[in-house]
Amino acid sequence: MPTAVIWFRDDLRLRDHPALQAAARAGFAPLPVYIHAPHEDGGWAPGATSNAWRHRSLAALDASLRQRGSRLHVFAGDSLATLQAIAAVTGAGAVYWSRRHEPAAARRDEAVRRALRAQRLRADAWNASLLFEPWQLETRAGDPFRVFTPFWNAARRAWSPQAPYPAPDALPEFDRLPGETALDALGLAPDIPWDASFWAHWTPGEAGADAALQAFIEHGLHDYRDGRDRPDRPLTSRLSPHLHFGEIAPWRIVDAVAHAGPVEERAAFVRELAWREFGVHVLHHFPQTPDANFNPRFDDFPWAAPDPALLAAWQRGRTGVPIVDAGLREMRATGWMHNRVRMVVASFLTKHLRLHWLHGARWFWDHLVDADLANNTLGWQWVAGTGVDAAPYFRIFNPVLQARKFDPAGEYIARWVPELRGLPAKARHAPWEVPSGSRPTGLYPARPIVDLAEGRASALEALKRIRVPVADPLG
DNA sequence: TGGCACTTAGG
DNA sequence: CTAAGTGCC
Repeated sequence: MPTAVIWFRDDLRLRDHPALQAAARAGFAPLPVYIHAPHEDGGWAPGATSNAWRHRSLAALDASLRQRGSRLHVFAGDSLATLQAIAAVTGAGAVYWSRRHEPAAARRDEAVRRALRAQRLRADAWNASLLFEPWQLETRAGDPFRVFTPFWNAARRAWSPQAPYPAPDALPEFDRLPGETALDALGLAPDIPWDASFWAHWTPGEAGADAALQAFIEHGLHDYRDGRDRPDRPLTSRLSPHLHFGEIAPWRIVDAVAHAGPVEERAAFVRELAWREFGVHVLHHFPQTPDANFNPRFDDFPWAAPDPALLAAWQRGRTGVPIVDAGLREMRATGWMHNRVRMVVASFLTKHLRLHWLHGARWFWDHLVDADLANNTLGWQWVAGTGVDAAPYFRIFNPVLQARKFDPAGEYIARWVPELRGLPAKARHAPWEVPSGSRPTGLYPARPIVDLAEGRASALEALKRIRVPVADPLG
């Protein structure tokens, strides 16, 4: 039986795996391979938190392969050279993989495909991560979408998610290959166990993804529309890291929720999946956006000179604004932050502190288990106002109002900012506003590092400097 | 997927 | 005085 190398990357599962399925259909014996090559990810090599998850997810994939008689063959080095060496040693006739859409990875994949085909190997890639490939939807004018709602409308018109399909029962075994290394030797897992607190919250791997999906359907979906905005309540799906690493296919998620819960609730959830698709669409069509403003008008925006003390206060959750600090501390403790709070902390960084959104994007990149170039870029540019789907006004979140609205009892704040636990619930949103007797004592900042009204005003003032002057009709 | 100033209704 | 609605950035 001829061999097909299955080149695993961000598709760490065995069900719903089109490359694996294609190999079986064509009569190939699949050889599962992982190549550690972060130097091929351009300026956005995965951060330490992402690596910690990947280590466990790869271990889960390997265990799952072993249950079926196979295992994961692990390498480190240049992807193309490694694949060529594997093909030469095994006499493989094909290399199959799942597409990636990050610009550097997509370019690398294309170079790999050409080189392999030039030596008469079959080299093919499939969609394993999306409901719609980024080139599949376009405006009536044939352009990429720049606004979410029309994108979502087009997606609904074209809606035809595929059905889930099972993993193969048994897989063939291969001998150890020259150059193979151990998963533990890749250095993905932290040397110092700073991630120890993460794993009470997460189970990386295909089984963990399935458990998260079932838990969401049981506990979160029924109240998703309003509940998803509440960081104090566990109603979000928490599927983002599983989706990022391809531990579950989006079409399997769509299938699972299709008949669960009230129709309005599941529609709201599928809409959130579509935001993820929109992020990939935008990244594919505007590949500069991880590093540059989508809207070039903001290239002249007067960002504040990065003050290391202010940036560090934001990073460590010591800004003195409770909802902001809670979010950044949640991320450091669990590798994840509630989406509503992501918007609030991002707005605070880019508007009140007026620091460039890339400072925040980089910090998220290194500290989120679901760090994803498409979603991270979309989210930061959206909040900063530099990106797609821009509002006709300059959106500045008021972190106190956001906290009162979405964490009304201050439970989320109390969970992550223990200095404020002794305060009455109402005082936790803005402790500097309450009588001094009920203010936090000890180490928590007495006041925010920037006055909220002044921060807002300075952001609006900065915006005026890049506003195109309106032509005076009277000359 | 916002906030704020201003207005009006109603306690 | 608060809640809710409106117009505007």
